[in-house]
Amino acid sequence: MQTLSCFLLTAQGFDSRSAYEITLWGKSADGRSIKIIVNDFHPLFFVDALAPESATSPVMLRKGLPLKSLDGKAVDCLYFATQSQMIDCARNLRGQNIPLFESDVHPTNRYLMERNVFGSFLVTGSAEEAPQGLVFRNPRLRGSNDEISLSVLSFDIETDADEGTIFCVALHGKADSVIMIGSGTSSETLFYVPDERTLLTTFFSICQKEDPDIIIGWNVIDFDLTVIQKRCDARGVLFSLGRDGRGRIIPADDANNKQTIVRIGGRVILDIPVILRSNFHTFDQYSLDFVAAEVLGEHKLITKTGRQKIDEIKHLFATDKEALARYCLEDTLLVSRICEKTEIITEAIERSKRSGAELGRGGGSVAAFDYVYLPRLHKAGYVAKDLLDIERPLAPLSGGYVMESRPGIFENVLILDFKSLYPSLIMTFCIDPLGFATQDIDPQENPYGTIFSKKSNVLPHIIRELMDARARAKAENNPHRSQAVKILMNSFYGVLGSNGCRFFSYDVAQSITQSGQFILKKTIDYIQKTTPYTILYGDTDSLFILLGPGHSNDAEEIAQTLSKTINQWLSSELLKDYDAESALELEFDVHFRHFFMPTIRGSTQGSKKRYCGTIQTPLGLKLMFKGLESARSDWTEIAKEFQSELYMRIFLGQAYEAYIAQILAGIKNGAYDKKLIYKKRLNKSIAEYTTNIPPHVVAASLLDEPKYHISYCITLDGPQPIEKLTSKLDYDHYIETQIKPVADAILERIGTSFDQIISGQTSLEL
DNA sequence: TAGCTACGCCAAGGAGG
DNA sequence: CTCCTTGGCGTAG
Repeated sequence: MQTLSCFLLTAQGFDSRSAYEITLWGKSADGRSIKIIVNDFHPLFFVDALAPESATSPVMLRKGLPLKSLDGKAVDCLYFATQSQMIDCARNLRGQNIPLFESDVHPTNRYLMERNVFGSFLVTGSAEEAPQGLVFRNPRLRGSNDEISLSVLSFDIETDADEGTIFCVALHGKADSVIMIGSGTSSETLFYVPDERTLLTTFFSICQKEDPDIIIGWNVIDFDLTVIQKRCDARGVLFSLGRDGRGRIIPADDANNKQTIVRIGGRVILDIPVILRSNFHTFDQYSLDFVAAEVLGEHKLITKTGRQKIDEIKHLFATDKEALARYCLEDTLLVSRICEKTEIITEAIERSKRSGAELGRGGGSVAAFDYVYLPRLHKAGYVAKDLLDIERPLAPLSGGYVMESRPGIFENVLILDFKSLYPSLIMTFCIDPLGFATQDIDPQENPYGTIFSKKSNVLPHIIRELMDARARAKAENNPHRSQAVKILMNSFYGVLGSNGCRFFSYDVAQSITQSGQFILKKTIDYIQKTTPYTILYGDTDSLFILLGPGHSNDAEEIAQTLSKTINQWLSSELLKDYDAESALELEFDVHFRHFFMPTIRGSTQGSKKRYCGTIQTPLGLKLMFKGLESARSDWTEIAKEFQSELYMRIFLGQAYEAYIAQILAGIKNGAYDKKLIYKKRLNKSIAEYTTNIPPHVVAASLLDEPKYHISYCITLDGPQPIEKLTSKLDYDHYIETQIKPVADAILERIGTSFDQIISGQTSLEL
């Protein structure tokens, strides 16, 4: 076994906050120079080694050099459980005991190092799965991951926005409590304290007593914690929220840190709206009141916003402190209940375990890919190319195939789709970065024409394991684990097509999508040739099959038979043409009792990615909208309500003329004013809109404080934000742009139009 | 604190009549 | 004024 001697040359991204990456340069025993990158994107620090010659080598990956761990054992990869281990290793490798980075260690890590506790890190995988060299330090995390349970504390504050003073803090952990400034009778859960200083110290002492692993709230980082830090500074109170009795919140600034930096040792802070979003729980708005209404059907006790809300809080503080306490506690409880109902924390923990990312860190698909891929790659005896040396995309990558649709209103339409299409293509055709670099070892061709090694590959194995893990999770009734695995699997394609990933390759990414296009087109062709059914539409991995009237009862049976036949046929075709073992699985997805495919507006051509159908449920027919106005957050409530009702009436053959007239009358007489609100995001600052100024930006620019989620109305004086609505609403605008297009899309299919019906109405009235 | 492409619609704004 | 291109957003998969 070769040994590796290294010397430290440079540390990159190593600043006062954290070590993101340390680069070591060294020499292997056979005299070649070698670069080692250490990074802490994951709870485990890992080392990846690369011989620099390979940067110019035509082979993407090369045989790795054996490495030695701290205890001298030869390993394929070095894993450090702590930053201090990593630094020790660097010293060791260098052969000199120099004081290194002592003052630059992230406070969280320092705490962990000192105590050997990993309160803020979740160790990934079960003990059995743990990569070699991994040390479990936290008793709570030792053993199987199933045993992990973390205590949660939810909290919320109320302040006087003008002075900044904190009036009260509510906490919900093992017990509820509210701390208020002012006099009164303290009870078990309500504490009156004389001043803000005492309020802060009481808050910290309750937190320390509760000793939560996770602290949650709504905008808890940018609002509550930031305010608390400010008031601590103002009052000379130590911000002692961490397990080390310390902590600091550093607000975002434009120059260095775009995001607020949270340094609270030994605890994880989860901002629930952020966690919901990053785990694909989508809402039109992420205000506590809106999400609570959607998830729980409950509302905040004070639903006022802006100036009015501040005034109400100040008024309550002056006149009815207990009411303010109830309001504050209710917000805290709402957050707790949302977490319970959505089981978002369990979900986040499952994701964290799968992706290797610290709990609460969003995104990170590339890091997650490295996390699952690199150890396997090293075990196979290879090291990865340096990110700096990856190829650049030569041309735009192609995506999925989207079929021309056939517009119209239909009965009994089936959707069949390929289950996890891209992962199953990766398995079927052995698509893999390593397999591409070693394609001569038992070559496997694919429909795109590229060749991958059938024997020397990594990703297909990883996917197979994840598919098994997902099946097990489902069998064990663990939807969150199943979801976490699915998200991870589905992120692989995107990562391989991203040049932010060291495994990016144009051909590897194209192999996946082009094979997908091939399979979908081939299947469409097969169905058209061998069955009496028409295919109305298809998108990437799905097929819309028209059965027609008289099939409302046997639709699902037809779907099952059809997918079974197609799966068998595909298996034999792929074996025959590509010598590939098919992992593809077409399955029944939905049976639409009624189905509507619109045309592109102002054209007779069928639309793509926009349709509507009804599904028979035990509770009756349910409408489902995809891509259409009702599925979009930037259309008004009235347009969506109108669309649902009108489409349902037309599906069921009911009269709709009077309904249309009723809606128009309602709009004109002001009955629907509350439903005429547009909502849109601004994706950049107002000043950056230069080439044209869209209505939502006009509205946003009328506000004193910039807002990036704007609610506005169109008035006779143009767009106005709802906070500053002064002019009369432009009802004609709403009828023309929200009602008419929605109506015409479907009315044209039944040989009429919005204008025709309107003129019919007026002539009747006359 | 680096997943991807494909698609439709509205409104703004410029070109041309 | 109409016709056309483009910017911007949100969405399907």
